[in-house]
Amino acid sequence: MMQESGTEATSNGPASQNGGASAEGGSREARPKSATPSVEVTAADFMHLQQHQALQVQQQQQQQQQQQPQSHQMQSQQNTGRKSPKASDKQQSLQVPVSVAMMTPQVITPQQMQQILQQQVLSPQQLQVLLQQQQALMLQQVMYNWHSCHKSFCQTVYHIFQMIDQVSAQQLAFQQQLLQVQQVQQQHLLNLQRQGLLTIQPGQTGLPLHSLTQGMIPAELQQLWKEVTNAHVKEEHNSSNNGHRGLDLSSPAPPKNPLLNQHASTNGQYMSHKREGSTLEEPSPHSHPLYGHGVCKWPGCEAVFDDFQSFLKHLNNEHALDDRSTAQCRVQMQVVQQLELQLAKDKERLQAMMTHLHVKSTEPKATPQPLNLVSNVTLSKSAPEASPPLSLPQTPTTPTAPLTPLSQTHSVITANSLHSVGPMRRRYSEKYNMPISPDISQNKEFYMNADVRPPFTYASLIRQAILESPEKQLTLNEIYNWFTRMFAYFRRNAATWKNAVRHNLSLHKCFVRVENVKGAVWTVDEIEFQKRRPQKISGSPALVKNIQTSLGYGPALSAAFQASMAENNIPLYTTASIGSPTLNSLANAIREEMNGAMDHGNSNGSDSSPGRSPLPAMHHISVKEEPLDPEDHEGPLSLVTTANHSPDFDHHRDYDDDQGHDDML
DNA sequence: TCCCTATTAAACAATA
DNA sequence: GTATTGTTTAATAGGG
Repeated sequence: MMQESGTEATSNGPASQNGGASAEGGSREARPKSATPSVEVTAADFMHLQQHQALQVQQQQQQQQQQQPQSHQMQSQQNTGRKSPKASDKQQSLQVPVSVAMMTPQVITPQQMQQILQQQVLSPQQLQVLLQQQQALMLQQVMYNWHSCHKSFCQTVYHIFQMIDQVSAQQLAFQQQLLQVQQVQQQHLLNLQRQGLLTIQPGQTGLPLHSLTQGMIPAELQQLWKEVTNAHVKEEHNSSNNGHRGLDLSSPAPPKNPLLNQHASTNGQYMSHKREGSTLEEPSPHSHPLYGHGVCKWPGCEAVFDDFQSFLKHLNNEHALDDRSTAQCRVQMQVVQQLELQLAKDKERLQAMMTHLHVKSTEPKATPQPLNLVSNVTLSKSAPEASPPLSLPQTPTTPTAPLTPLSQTHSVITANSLHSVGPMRRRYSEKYNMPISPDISQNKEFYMNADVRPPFTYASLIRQAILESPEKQLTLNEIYNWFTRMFAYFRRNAATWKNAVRHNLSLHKCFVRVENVKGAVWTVDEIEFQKRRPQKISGSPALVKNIQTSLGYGPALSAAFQASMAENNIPLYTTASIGSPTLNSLANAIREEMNGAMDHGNSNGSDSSPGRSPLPAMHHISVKEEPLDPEDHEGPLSLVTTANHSPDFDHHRDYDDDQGHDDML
């Protein structure tokens, strides 16, 4: 991962960069292993062409005489840079051809360049051809370098994508990984950039760019490169002078690069920077985004300082406004842009996943299911008469709209709900008296495919399974099958949860074992189930009221209650309940829906007085939270539904029974 | 802190 | 004898 040798070559000049052309038979000394081979090819190729064609450029010789080396580090770069047809334009307007010096590779030594220039045989056209050939070769090498670096980067990114696909809730971890990738990519790009500084001639900026654009945005990168080469070049540079597209200096810097422009305007006054980017904040007198823990955070620097002033001095000296710093800055900008783009894409991806899960779960049942529930006898037969919320079809006009106000409150899978993996001592369906049917219905597909533990108690799930069955009774094995069919979570650790199911069946009185000819089946005693429901929500009236509202039953229960019933339950009465043997279970389900709300309404002393209750049959439930002695329950109050269940057993009978039950309180 | 409930594990018995 | 089903007890933990 470390590619530091390339950076070291920056200060070593052409000697270190030109070497190593073993493959091409070049005479340069060996370069570091990690150094780009493009230097070797370029130097050798150039020298080869020199020997055969006696390359001469009279114009460039004149330019060479005018240019003055800015530093030892830049000297050779400038020499080679003059080989670019555009160099003449640069040197006329600037003492320091920044872009040329920045990107000029140490292909040949000054002495070699001198020889080339002295020969002056070739015409500018020939030189142009020669340069193009060299560009092609260098392009290959740069592409090779980029491929090697890009491959590593892509592997890392691919790994992150896998993580995202697995669990969208791990977005935080993904972001952490992304930061790591950012570092890796930054190193890669920085190294490439540095290599480009040493190996790419200014006239070749166009071609190497294309090699760098793999995995990037070509237009932006092209513009980036032009801006890098243009960092310190005044706007008076005219593209008509050089005629080279890669160094078209006529185009002003795009406004989306404020940092660079700020660099040009402030000329290295970092402390006065007012970074317009959101990622960079204005440094305080004793804090600097590039200074942390006594270390300079400039990419690739990591110089240690005892005090802030020393850092500032270092910053202004070592990272002043020059081509190198500009190039690094531009690369950093590109890195950030790429990461932001990638992050945006992944965020969109995550959102689409979440949306998809929600939409899918709320689609009508006609939607194809991963698990062929159509063939499932239980669901298909119980569709019109099973537990109401689960069987209610969605209105075609609002396929994604939550089924009921109740379902709006808790049925949508969210990122938080993804955290419900693992043991949950308190299921929210129990805690808040929420019915599980809407949740299971709306998130059925999610539960069926995601290995997420449903936030319901075993008792609730068992009851749901039984109520979904057409006979409202299931054998133990059928309950098992329902668990595994409906929840991916229960497709593993069978011994554990099956034991828990058996335990719950035996433990809770609400589950009644009924012997029949085929063996034993389990049914639900709804009264017992309601009795065992948890305690009311306590706390501030505001909280309770809020929960009521969220449940869809506002304080004005009379209206909201009726509306809710009209929206949700009346169709059930009209389609399946009349004369249905499962009518009592329907009433049970409705009562379950209403129970919590009514309890809440009474608990906080709201205006839901018994007399105002729009459904007296439900009212008794609201006071069933009082401790009851099951033994005092006269008669078989169990709302067990069997095939022989009387059609006359409707919710009125439930009410009568429960009313008597209330009277005992 | 106490109590209730849920979960998990385990032992045991009855039955197919 | 084995697997399944059903019952019971105990430990643990969350939450009121």
